[in-house]
Amino acid sequence: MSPRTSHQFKEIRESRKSQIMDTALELFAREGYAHCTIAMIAKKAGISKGLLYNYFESKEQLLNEILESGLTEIWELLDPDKDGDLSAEELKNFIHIVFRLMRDKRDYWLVYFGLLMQPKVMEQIVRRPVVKNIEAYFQILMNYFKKQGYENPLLEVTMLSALIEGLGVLMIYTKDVVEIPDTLMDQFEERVINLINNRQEGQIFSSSQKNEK
Amino acid sequence: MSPRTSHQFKEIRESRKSQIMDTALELFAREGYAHCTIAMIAKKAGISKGLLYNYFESKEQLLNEILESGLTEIWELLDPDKDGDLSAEELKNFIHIVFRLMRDKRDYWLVYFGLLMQPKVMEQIVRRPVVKNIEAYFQILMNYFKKQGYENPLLEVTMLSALIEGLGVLMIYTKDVVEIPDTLMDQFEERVINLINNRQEGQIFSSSQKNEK
Amino acid sequence: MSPRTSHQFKEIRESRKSQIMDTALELFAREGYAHCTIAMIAKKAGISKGLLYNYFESKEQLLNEILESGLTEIWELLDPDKDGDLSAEELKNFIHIVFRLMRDKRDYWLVYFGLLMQPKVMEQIVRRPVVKNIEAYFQILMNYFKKQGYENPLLEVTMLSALIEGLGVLMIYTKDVVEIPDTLMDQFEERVINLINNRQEGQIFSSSQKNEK
Amino acid sequence: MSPRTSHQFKEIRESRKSQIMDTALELFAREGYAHCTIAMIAKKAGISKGLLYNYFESKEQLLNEILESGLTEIWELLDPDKDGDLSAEELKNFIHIVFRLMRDKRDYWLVYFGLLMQPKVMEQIVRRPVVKNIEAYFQILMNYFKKQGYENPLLEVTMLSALIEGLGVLMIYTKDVVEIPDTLMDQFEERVINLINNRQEGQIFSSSQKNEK
DNA sequence: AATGAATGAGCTTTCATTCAT
DNA sequence: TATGAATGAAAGCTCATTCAT
Repeated sequence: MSPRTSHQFKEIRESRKSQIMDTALELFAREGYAHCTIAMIAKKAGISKGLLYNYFESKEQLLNEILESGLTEIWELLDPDKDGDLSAEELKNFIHIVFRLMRDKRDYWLVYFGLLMQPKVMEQIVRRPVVKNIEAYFQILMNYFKKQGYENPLLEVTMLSALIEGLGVLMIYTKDVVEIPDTLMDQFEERVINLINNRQEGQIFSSSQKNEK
Repeated sequence: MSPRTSHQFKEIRESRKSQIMDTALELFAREGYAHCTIAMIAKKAGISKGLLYNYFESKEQLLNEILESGLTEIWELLDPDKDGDLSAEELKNFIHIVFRLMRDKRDYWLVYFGLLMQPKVMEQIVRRPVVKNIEAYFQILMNYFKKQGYENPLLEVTMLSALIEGLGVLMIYTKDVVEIPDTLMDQFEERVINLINNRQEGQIFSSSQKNEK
Repeated sequence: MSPRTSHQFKEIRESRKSQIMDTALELFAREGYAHCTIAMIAKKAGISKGLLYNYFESKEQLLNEILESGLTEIWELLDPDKDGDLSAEELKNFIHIVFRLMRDKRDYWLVYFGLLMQPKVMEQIVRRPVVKNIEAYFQILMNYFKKQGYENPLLEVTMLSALIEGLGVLMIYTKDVVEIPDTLMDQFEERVINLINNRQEGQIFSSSQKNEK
Repeated sequence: MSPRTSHQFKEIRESRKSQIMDTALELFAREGYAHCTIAMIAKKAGISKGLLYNYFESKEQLLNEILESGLTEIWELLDPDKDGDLSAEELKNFIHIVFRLMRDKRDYWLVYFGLLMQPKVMEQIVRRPVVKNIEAYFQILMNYFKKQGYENPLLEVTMLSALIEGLGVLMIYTKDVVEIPDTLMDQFEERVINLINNRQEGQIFSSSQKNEK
């Protein structure tokens, strides 16, 4: 048997890593980070505890890589022209993607938000380079609203963020109480996009009211 | 010397209990629930570890009582006529209070939201009677929007909740990054109230735009 | 109100003490000594923990007094002429009393035997004066069998003791499996007494055999 | 270096497990179950506390496994043809083994009897499958005496059990007072066997008496 | 690369005992 | 005499991490 090339080795390593990270993410989401043990993760991933430490230097490092990888992945989807400028179309697309991600990567959000709330963890996350990008995006949104002539762009960005994250939180923490139906999510998304597209129609609490008159 | 009266004992117990709960809440918020040890709480509260167990049967029980007590306290402020009916004025007042609480009881929210994200913890919280009240409130809001002629009350309630909770989350998790200024909070609140009061004006992203044309 | 006489005080003290001891014995028997807490005992006795320490200087001391008091009480019933001599009648009476005690003071035996098996506890008990009496009684029994012309009195005493204690153990530890009926106990006692009274008939395993012939 | 084979691991586990159980049994016997700490056991076994929990999920579980293993081991020795039938020879052999075990496994008995007396522990033991076997044995003995024409087999079995267990108890709890000599044990055993073999001669308190007349 | 036995620091929890009142 | 809040030493147990194989 010819020895594997170093390239093959690297590939194997990478796929093992993802496998571990996926497993861990699922467990973190289901059981909570603190409640998960290395033994649980290793067992579910079908490897030994020792091997896990071959790939990640600590439980915390494993978490960090999961968070970073998730953020990067998301970021790549959201990444606009990087010209710092956002067209209406791009913003619409951005929102659409965010909503899709919220559904598809629910596990990830669950963990991400959960940890965001743990003060000590947050401090760590904040220092990561990817988070800088998020702050950049915040600026891009600010610019968008400024260019559209909004008087108080910060307020607009805050509301948009709040709407989206608020929905995210609702989705996540009502999971055990009541499932938010997909149709409601779609309507929600539609409304948010309307709000941006068409300010006249876009009253947050009145989309269907005009019929009334 | 005669022993303390049972009244005195009760007073001691109650004040000690609150003292411990306050201390614990502060620490949970600052350090995260998982990261806090009983020793830390006891030390900060100036008592022995043993005494803590005289008042709470476990760390988890301590947490539960904190959550329950906070929810109850909040609930009392929010509680409307209980006639199941909500006037516009009451809704306005409700929102105002929610915004005030968000600022005044930030520690509480930090812990509460943080735990809401921990799956196992959430299951516990959901079963508590106080949470039933929250569900009741949800119905009251639904009724309100229905009576106002909204076509899709569930969507409206969801958006209102998302807006408020989203702001809450923003407030909390941006704490270490950037402080949301009080003026922004006020504007946010004003906007939300406008949205409800006056549907024509209440476009979420345009309150100040009409002047522009 | 006239102050109580010191005699009255002493009476009150004594009755309180017995009350605590009775309660503790019952609990020890039901829950096991190690598993019982001072708090449990005090609560069941309707007094405060502090007061218990007013009467007994430690949990261990409480146990010791219970054991000692039980042994003394039993001993008084068994106490023969003290002339070191035992008539057949006295031995018969002795056995009868032992059997009665086994039923009436089951709680006590349960605790007593249970503790006898705990090495460290045993060491303590053995040093108590009452136990010396037991050893004395052993001698008296030895003498009895010697005088009756038995070749190996030690063996006889051992067998008698084993029979009685063995029944005691059976009674106690089969409690949760199967109750030994009173009639069986009576038959057992009758047999033991026969064994001593009438050596010809007293085959341990043959009371009903004569029909066989 | 290649990792250990699963066979090697199994061997390590098994030998470690017995090592811990042996150590614990000895300590339980010497110090009493309640008085023994995990730290003591681990130290005496030359391992860390943590490792102990790698093999036994709790102190109580460790105890249970010790008891179960002892009972099983004993049971294998006692197990007759399983035809539910007991010949005189088999019964004799049974008694012989019991007496030998009493001497050889004194530590075990000490712990076993000691715990039998602790109510809460007993409940646990009783539910174990091995104990069912003991009940089965009880039935076999009953059958034996019935077939031999005894009028009250239950009484006979009770007496036999009491004799044996009573001796066991005597052996154990007189350990600190006076050692029962081996010769006495032999005589005791001989007498019990005689009692069964030869009903005419087998008077419990008179084996050597007939010469006297 | 791969294993899981082994470690040990540190956690939650218990409870006999003390003590101010 | 009587209370129960308060203590603190010590227990059982957990688990991230290391390491010999």
